[in-house]
Amino acid sequence: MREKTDYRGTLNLPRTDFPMKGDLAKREPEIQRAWDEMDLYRLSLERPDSKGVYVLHDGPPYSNGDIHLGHALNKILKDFVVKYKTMQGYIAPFVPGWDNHGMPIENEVTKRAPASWHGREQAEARLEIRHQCREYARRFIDVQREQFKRLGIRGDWEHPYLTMSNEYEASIVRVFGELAARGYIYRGLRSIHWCPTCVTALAEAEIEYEETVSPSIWLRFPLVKDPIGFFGDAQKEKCYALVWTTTPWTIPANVAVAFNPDFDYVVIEADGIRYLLAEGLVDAVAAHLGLGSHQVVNRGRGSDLGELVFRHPIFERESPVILGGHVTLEQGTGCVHIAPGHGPEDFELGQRYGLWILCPVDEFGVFTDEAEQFAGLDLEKGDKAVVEALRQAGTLLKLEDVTHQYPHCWRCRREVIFRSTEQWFINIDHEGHREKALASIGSVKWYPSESENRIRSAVEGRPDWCISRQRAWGVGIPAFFCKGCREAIMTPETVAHVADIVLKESSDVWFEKEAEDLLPAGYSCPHCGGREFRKETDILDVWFDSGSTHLAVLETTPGLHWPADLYLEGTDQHRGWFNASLMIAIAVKGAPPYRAVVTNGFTVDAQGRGMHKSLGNVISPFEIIDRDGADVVRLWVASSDYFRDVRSSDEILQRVTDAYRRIRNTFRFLLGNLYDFHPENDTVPPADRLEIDRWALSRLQQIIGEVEAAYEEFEYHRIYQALHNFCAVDLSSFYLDVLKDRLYTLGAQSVERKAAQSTLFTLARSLAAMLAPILSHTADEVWRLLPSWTDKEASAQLTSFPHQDPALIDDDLENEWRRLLKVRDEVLAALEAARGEKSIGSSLDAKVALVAIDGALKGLLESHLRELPTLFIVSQVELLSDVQALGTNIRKNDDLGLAVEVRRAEGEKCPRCWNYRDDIGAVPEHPTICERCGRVVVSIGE
RNA sequence: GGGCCUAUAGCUCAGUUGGCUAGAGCGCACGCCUGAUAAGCGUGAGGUCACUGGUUCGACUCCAGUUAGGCCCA
Repeated sequence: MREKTDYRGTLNLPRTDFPMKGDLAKREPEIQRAWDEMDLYRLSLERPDSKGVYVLHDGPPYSNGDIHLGHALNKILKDFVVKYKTMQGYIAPFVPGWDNHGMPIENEVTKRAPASWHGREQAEARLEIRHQCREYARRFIDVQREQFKRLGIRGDWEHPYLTMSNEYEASIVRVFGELAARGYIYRGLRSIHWCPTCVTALAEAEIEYEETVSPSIWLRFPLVKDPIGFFGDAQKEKCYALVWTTTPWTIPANVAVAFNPDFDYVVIEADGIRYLLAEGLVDAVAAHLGLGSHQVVNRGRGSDLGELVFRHPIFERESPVILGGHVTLEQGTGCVHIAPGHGPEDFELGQRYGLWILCPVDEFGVFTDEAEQFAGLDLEKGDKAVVEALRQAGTLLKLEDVTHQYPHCWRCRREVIFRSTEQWFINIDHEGHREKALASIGSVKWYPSESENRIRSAVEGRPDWCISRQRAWGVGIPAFFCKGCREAIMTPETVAHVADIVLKESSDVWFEKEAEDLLPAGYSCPHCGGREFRKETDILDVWFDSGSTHLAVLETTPGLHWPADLYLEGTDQHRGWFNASLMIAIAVKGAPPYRAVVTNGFTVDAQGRGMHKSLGNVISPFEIIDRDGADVVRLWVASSDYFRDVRSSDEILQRVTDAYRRIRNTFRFLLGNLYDFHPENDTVPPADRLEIDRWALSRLQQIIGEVEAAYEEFEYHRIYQALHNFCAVDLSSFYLDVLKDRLYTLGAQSVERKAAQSTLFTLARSLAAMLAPILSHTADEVWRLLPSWTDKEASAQLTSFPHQDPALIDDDLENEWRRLLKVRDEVLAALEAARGEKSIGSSLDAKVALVAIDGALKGLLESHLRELPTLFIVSQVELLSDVQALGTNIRKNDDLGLAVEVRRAEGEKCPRCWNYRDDIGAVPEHPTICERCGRVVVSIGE
């Protein structure tokens, strides 16, 4: 026991400052500080002999709230790409951005605003809202910037692009002007949610559905034309279509009746009156209206009834039949009252049929003159007046109350309506624009490949782009209206003038100044020569803002270029950013703004369900950072096949943490055995190393090849699998385990030990480099502790990506060792059996006797006889020629042609190297240890 | 309701053109070591390849449908 401790000091045991526990929550911020101090981002751009510039263009997150796991996933993936490209020799800048304008921020601000802001539009309030929105956005840029930096994302955080900056806002105006000049912009009608109380348009997100009691009316439309004789021989005066609605006030706007082309319709007769309705609803409707006994007179397909024409139930005008798939049998009669001015589906159908888009309700919810006798009534009074008019016209069959879900304004809680209003649009089919866009999609590389289908169908199916919003927080549409001739004015000259002013003073100027102050001095209307103008008050859709990033950022920021080499965003952006950017790029540049597009799936829980507050399954990235560290979040990203949805849960993160520890401990072992290695003096040429060292180098080359290929294809989970497997299987459980004897017990300066260290050094350096884009913090922690050499980079991220060295690949050797490893598996199994029988504990207690029945195997074992004991980590190996020479307790593998017997090792256990040897005491000065150890200890003394 | 996509061991992932008892690592259980030690090594147990039907000599792999889930649209 005493000798044992004595000789322990003569061993070369591992030493390192690299702790087993990462303690990342504490250590990572220190590493990040070091990155800041060395200005790692700038250094990463200094590539004197670069392969060129690689631009990953950041899609701007919205500057509102803390980042969530999805943001983390996306930005980390981008970071992998950028860091890898840098290490491949590209100049890979990363300019992060934020999307600042838009409704969510405006809502946050106005939610807490004084009541005077609500209600009728006030220019004063608008400006104040905008100022507060700006402040709000600024605050969250700072919040999110720190959060992204804490994840270890490398980029130009001091100079991000912001869609609310003067430069950017001016760019938006210019892009808009460009599209206008090219004839893409037009004004048209559109049906939108409208709050008559707040006098404003509402977005879908501003609508809340609440229970309301509404009048429910059943009415009949008199027949006017029946060219197919569907109603039979009855007099027209006694023929009607049956209709049901809960919004009587929309009846004055009625211009048609819709049937579903796929339903069966019938004409029934009750009390001498004939009614047309959907067959499937006859019983329910007849009972509800108390029609009494009735007979079916005729039956037909909805698609055959398109030529019928009815009369408006109040006014003297026709209301033809049109066909629409949105007609259902859930309620009503299957004959649907159509008012294109007051409903999006009605509007769409109306447009398709070229109907009159009648909207006889003004912005305050009051009937206009177009509503004839109802003019001047508000909608509540209008409801009653319409019902009364129907009653007098003899077209009302029943009036009752109905309780249903109806949309309400999120601010005033009052009921909202649909109104058709004038909006600005981008014509997607202008001069074959859509076809050009579709054609260009094929020239882009899409990852995964299915992604191309999604963008294609998104572009194929998209309607014209409605770009106007009736809100405060955004860039004003730079259009003027002549007060004289009412024409819209938007010439290159006026737009450029506005852009210049915006550049100086921000887009607030649009709301601060009068129209005349925003136009060139002395401007007169090109149509009528008028001198008085009104400015447009609508702002631009924020998708227009973000769809312009490629122009506003890539073309203007020094060091970037157009188009981007890569966009990388969530799959929802096929209809969002990818789409908007493509539309603008095709219009302005005639080509797509990206050469390649990668999409990531969404973060979901263990069951694959989306993460929602209401489900209580949301995982915060900070929770993981504070508990496990950013590198664990990053490793989680790398471990996932992110082209699909990405799962996250406590168990999943626990597994990732386990994997992280395995990788970390592998590094710890490597570093621990390099404390006395000086690469420039000590490196042993591969040819002079042991065969197993060359095997390890060859394996490393294969891994480098795999890893590089996976990086190229953005398939990081393959990297994770390959490297983790390599650390666990090839290294930890085999190569490193086998190496311990050589590293610890041989002379510190011996060639064999230096050969091992040379290999460990290469492994550590290569692994740190390969992992630097992913485990950025840990890789640098390793990098710092790696023995120094001339020109050693300050960070692993600044080193070149490892090259696969063909000279180090040795397929024959790997094949041989594949077989040797199979033999090893057999031996280990036999050792385990012996252990179970308590005949050995440590494998060094054993001597292994082998018989190779297979001739080739026998030759292989004979040629490696000297290495076999270290390979198996046993004290002795004996190769016998006949199975008869073995005992009865043997393990046989017929496939391999091998028999194994485990015996007690012969000789005495050397207290220094723990091998059993028969040469204990051969070195007289050290009588208790083996000869090999004795010589080493003697040489230390010299 | 429509488009695109997903479903292989507890977890993360592999499974070439359909072809031998479906693989890996991790985790788990059991054991060993105590010179990588809140580490390391070994052995082992885990799968009706979501479900149903079809094509085929043969299907995790092809076809149809169902279920569950994701994104987008209506």
